[in-house]
Amino acid sequence: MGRPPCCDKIGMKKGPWTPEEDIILVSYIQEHGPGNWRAVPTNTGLLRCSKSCRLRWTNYLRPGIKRGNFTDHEEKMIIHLQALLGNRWAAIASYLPQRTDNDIKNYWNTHLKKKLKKLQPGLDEGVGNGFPGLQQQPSISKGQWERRLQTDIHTARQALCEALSLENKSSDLPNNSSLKRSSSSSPGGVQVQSSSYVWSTENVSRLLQGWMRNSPKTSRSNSDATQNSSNLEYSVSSSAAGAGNDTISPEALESLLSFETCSTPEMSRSPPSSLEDNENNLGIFQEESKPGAVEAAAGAAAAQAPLSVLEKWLFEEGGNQVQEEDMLDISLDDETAEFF
DNA sequence: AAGGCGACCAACCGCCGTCCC
DNA sequence: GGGGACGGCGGTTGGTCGCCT
Repeated sequence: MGRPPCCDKIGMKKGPWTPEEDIILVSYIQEHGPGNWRAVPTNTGLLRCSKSCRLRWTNYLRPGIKRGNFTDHEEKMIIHLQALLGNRWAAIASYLPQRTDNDIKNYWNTHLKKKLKKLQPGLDEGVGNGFPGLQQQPSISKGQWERRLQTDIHTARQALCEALSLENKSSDLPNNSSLKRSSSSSPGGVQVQSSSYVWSTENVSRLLQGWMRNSPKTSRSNSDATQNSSNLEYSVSSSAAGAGNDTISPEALESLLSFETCSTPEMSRSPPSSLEDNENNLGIFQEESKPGAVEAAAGAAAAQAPLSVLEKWLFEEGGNQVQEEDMLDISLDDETAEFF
């Protein structure tokens, strides 16, 4: 508390990351695994603070990140989860494994906020406050509040189930079984699938593309390149083509970004696998990057409720397994105590 | 053609929670 | 138990781009 910002150190570089820095960071993490960010600047020689390194990794370089356009399903998910959890972007992002919290936050602020404002001009106050309306009328009576909460819960649940049922097949939402958080991922047993290569290669390809272009527009160009690629089955060859063939071969890229040999404590910690990856087998990085995010959400979010209850409630088919009374109890017992 | 303006997004800032000594 | 170190998170900022006039 009151600790001076880590970036105040003299000589620390700020601003956009260069491709060179990206490669250094990626190489280091490949070798040592993510975590121990404090040591990253010293060990790599990067003139960046540890926070900056971590952010760069989690928001940009980490394999498995999907960039570019949000799908309708993702959009719906964000809207509903935002309604449920408020601006807890990390928690929301944990339900959209391929998106970073920063991405979601940006998308919300730039797109969805306006969209919702347009659609519901009167509700914009509630947006961003978790359960809409709760903070609009702090002085409502407990009885009123309970009924309102009940209604809100019901509405949100319905909406979420609706959204989920729309795209069940292509959903990247964790399914029921994964949400049960059965702690099935055994420590050390996490396998990095080949698709991790793909995504890793994509990331490096992206930065190499920016590098090769050697233009001040690196950031935007990278972003564009990624947007294009994000909707494709990204291939090593395409990456290589984009990066040019006189620099790093696809094999080298793969080698550079291969995390198969990573076995740091951080990575083998294997937190409960809520995000058992369903499409891209990216679980290891998601887990690494957002350990306990959902737990954090459950803890900090509205209900302070046991997550399993929340998740059941949210994602059980039909949403009937968990009694509404249970939710209400939880909410009233834990969340709302402060209101009264 | 050029200036204004809004959109977008990467990165920074500051606070908080947890861990460890 | 106290305090510092560290990681994580959410809010905000600043740079760049594209569209419009």
